[in-house]
Amino acid sequence: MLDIKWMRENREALAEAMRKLNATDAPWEKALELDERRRELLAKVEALRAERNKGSKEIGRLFREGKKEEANALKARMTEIGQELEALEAELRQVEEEFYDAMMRIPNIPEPDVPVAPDESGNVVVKEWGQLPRFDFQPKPHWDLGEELDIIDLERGVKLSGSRFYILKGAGARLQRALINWFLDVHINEHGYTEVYPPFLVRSHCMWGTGNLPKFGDVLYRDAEEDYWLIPTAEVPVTNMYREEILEPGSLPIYHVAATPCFRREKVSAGKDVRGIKRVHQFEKVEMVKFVEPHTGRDELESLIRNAEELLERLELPYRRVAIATGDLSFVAAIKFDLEVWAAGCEEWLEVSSCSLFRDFQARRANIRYRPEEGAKPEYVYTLNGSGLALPRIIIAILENFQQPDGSVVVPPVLRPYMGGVAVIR
RNA sequence: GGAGGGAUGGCCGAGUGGACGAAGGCGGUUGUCUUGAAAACAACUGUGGCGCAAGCCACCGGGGGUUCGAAUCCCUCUCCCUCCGCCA
Repeated sequence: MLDIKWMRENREALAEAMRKLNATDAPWEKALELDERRRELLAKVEALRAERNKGSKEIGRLFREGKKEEANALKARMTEIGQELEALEAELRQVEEEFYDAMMRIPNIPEPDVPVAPDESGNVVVKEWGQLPRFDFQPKPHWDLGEELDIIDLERGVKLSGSRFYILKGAGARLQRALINWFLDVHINEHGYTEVYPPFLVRSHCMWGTGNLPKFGDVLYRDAEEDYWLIPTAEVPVTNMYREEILEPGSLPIYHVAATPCFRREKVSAGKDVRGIKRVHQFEKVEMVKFVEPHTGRDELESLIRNAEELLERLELPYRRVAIATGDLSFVAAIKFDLEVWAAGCEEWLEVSSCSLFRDFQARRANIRYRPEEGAKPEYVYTLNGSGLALPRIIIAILENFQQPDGSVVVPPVLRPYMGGVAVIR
């Protein structure tokens, strides 16, 4: 959510930002109109309430003094004010509801250095690392490798749960577990993160807090009877950990990391990305979430990205860092960089991390504040997050990049201690 | 799932429909005293909204209602506790 005061005072900048985002449906003009109407009504309502409060006190005093007649006369007048108030309050409630709803549908303002373009065609590769693997044989896609090695069972996954579900088996399941443990250990031991194990089902207010609702409810799974939503990423529960809180001076920055399953409806056109395990309804992801002081936001973003890149480098997986253009920015992000890893079998760059700075956009929605120093006024924190990293796409990259002519796959050296010393999956 | 009891400021805890934004205590900050500290004493000590300001308004778990007026009465939701049942 944006700061309505800022919106009032920077109408031009706001309009410009919405143009850059190509956010033609963002109801920012409506929000400003409603805000004006809201304040008008609020002034009237509060004046009436003040009058009524005064009158009610007076009635109490008159009764105590036994001036019953005067009290009753005043009571009659207060009844009138009450009726007037009731009408105005109803109108105010209505306007506030519409105002709030509009505010929740206005996307974040992009940082000044985000590439301006109407869609993803404007995304810019800002960094490339590593050599793409070369083979003197025809490299296979992971769905073939996985089946031949008997470590990915697509057919039975579909039998259980339908399209876009899969089963990892044997060394495949263990490889995933090794990756998760190694990711977590690096972030905990070397990058200063504290591990958390959050709920995978959350109340809708959490989804509003991180900005998944109201606009993206159609990609979420939810309980049919109760207000429980399956998390599409650990960002949701972990960011909302501190909702409605004022963090004590000295508690920032907070770094959390969590490994959780992620559930997404992925309502993409049937037939797109159906083969293999690239786009699925359930996957594991290690997510880093930061709560920081505003002036450190950009530095914290860079170090967050590095925390993810380092994993790819140590896995020896070639990747590129992509600056996301304004038109492709997610609703809540002020700036976002994706990390894409090369998969030699399907010859594709796979998104395995998405690192974003939200400034105070999520903090306003979830009401997460901190006190800069003892006795100071609370301020909104800045939140950031990024995958470090997403599975099973890393498995795809490992299988496809480290495959050998005989169909076996070399395990990246850093993972071997987590694989019981296994160096080759065959 | 069944039965009952709760939710009040940073914490503990009082609160009869009218002087309650809320007693009292603890904690915290500042001041007086002191060479310094402690003690004692005093003042201050929540969040947000509107407004240039004075100030006004809202908030006693959330929402709704009754009333001239609600922390207090009614309805409803959420959460917590105790006991029973079930369970990894």
